[in-house]
Amino acid sequence: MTIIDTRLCDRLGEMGVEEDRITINDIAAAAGVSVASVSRSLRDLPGVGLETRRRIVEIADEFGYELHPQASRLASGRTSTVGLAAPLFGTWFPSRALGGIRSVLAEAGYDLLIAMMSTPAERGRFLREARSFCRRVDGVILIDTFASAEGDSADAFFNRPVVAVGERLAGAGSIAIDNRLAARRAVEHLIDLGHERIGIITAPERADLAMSTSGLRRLGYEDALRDAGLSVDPSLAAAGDGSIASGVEALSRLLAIPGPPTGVFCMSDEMAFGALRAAQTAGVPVPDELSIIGFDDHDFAQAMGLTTMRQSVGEMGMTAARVVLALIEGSEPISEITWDVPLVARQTTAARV
Amino acid sequence: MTIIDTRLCDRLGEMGVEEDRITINDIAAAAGVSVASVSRSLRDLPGVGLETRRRIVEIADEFGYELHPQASRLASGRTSTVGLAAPLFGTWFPSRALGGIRSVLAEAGYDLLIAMMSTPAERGRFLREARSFCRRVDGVILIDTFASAEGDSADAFFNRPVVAVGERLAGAGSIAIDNRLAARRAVEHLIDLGHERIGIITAPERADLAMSTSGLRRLGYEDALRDAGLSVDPSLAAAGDGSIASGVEALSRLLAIPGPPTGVFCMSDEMAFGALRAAQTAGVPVPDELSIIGFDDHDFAQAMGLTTMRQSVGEMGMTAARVVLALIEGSEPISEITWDVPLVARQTTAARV
DNA sequence: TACGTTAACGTAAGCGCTTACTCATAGACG
DNA sequence: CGTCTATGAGTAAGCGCTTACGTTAACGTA
Repeated sequence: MTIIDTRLCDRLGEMGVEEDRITINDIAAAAGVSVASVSRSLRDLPGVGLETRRRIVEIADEFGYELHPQASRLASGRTSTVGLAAPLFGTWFPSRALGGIRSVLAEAGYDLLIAMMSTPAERGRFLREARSFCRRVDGVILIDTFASAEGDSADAFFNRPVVAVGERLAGAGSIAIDNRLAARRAVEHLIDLGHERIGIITAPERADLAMSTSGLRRLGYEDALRDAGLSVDPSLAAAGDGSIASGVEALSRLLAIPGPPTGVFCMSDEMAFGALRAAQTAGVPVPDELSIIGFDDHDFAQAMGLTTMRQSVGEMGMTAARVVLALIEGSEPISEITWDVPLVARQTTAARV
Repeated sequence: MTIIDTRLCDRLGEMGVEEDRITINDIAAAAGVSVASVSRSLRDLPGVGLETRRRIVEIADEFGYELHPQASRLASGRTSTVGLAAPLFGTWFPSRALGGIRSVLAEAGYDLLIAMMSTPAERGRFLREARSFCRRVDGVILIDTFASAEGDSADAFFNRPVVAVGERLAGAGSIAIDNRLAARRAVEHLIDLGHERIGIITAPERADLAMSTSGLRRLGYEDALRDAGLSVDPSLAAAGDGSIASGVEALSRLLAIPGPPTGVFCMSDEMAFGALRAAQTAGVPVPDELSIIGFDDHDFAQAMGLTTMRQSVGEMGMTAARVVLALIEGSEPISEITWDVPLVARQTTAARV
């Protein structure tokens, strides 16, 4: 048959070896052992003597041989792949997390399969195709999917272990921060600086305050005020949508009210960037007349001199990856890992004059 | 064994059907045809009669059956996966491109495998493991890998079709912009506004100007000046590294020279953001006394009111994905697709007073 | 010495598809 | 009408691994 001839030809042609065509059988033959031993040796499984194993590994190296991933996957039923579902990859949070996740998985020899859900349409599609997604994957990491908010649970993932970062999901592990506490610390920072009229620029909240990131941050803001004996003045709250533009607008509104705030807590750095810009436009010097504190420690925060609360997203991603891997290997489910959110004081906050 | 019992339990529990266990054989049996016909029907291959095909598809739908990807991959030798190699995913350009790529691939039923090369160490690792990467993939997309700069060629990818976005690589297709022309247009915009002392904030260049993005942009800057009869004054060039911080610093230097520029072209928006900040700090009003134009149309550019040259990275990614897919299906190699880079005039440039 | 253990290996049956090849059947054509 | 060609469909041999199970030999232990 032609095919066989071609193969033969290739083999002979390229120094006698067409690497792509080497199989576990060839290695077994070369080492004078069975394919089972090769398979076990190459995967560090027990059941092979020390000397035999050494020889097998050596020969495989020599041939530049690696197990064929597709074949392994079919035969073992494992995919050696972790799925990542997140809304928007042009966006800071998931992109950063992706970096951390990717590096841990690479280390462990796992592939990463990405599902994006930027638009509602894509989100619907994802849910529809969840089964197909899960089939390709041994475990799932969720970022900002709001899955919980819609009453989904980890059951939707067809028995694959699930870990959510930045959100909670019934039946899934979660890597999160204490949003309420972190927000409270941010506001306390302003209070410590002597501010008494402290505004807040909010991100969209869900009905159930205690379940959403922004809801919790708002509660933390109120906690801090109340503890300091300050009143919670609704006119000091301006709603944004998370974007820079909305931050511009929100701060403009706050500056326009009678008795404007001297300090503002923004639920995200991006909105804080907008606020900074609005302050500049309005001729209000920061931090001299207005202190602004953000939340995230976005890549740009340092360059912008923004005081903020640092979310170590990359590390959270790494942890999430380690946790799914552990779950895949069969370790006990974790419920929640809470990450610390330190204050990073820079140049946008100062003592009230 | 417990495991089996559990499974059995599941089966019985969930309406008698554990979907995961359905194979092509079951569908074939249910439809009263051979597995070959099912396989062909489900993949829209010829060789099945209209009526038969309809029935098969209907039954598969009913069972919620889909071909087992791992098995298909092993049997066909195709991976239905495209590889993406890029340096940094926390970063604007690749993240944006990723979005476009991902959406096109999803549409085509392809998976995406990501390789990151943020650090030199990771880059080395990638090259070392290139063979392993390529085995998992039918085609490769390269972003900002500088592969070409190091004398690599598409040969390094083991016969998989390769397309590079934003760079050129021997033997690979490429989706790019005309950096020289775009830079020239940016500077012409400043010239049209009456500026004569026009500075430039550069990104790191390679030895061979004509081969690197920044080199080409610098040439475009010089083209524009010369064409307008303006001299190229080296003291008006400040080197940055692409970061906001370096933009701050670079503009500060330019403002400090005798006869500072009234217009500045920044090779990237991020550096332009830094420049904006530096101008503000220095008390130089933009655009009244200083015009700044960037390059990229970064997500933040609009909110910051930055005039810039728009790179449609998402669309370039989509195109790259379409091109690899076409190459995978066997279409003729393309050499290069050049993307338009329109000027987006916003509020950081104005006529010289 | 006989028997039970344990560890090292080998055997071979899959895993769930794809596809080359074979076989009917049915027009088309002279 | 017989022959040729096209088309629909089926058969079965893989694809390159994994792993349950079987075998063998070595080593106690009673």
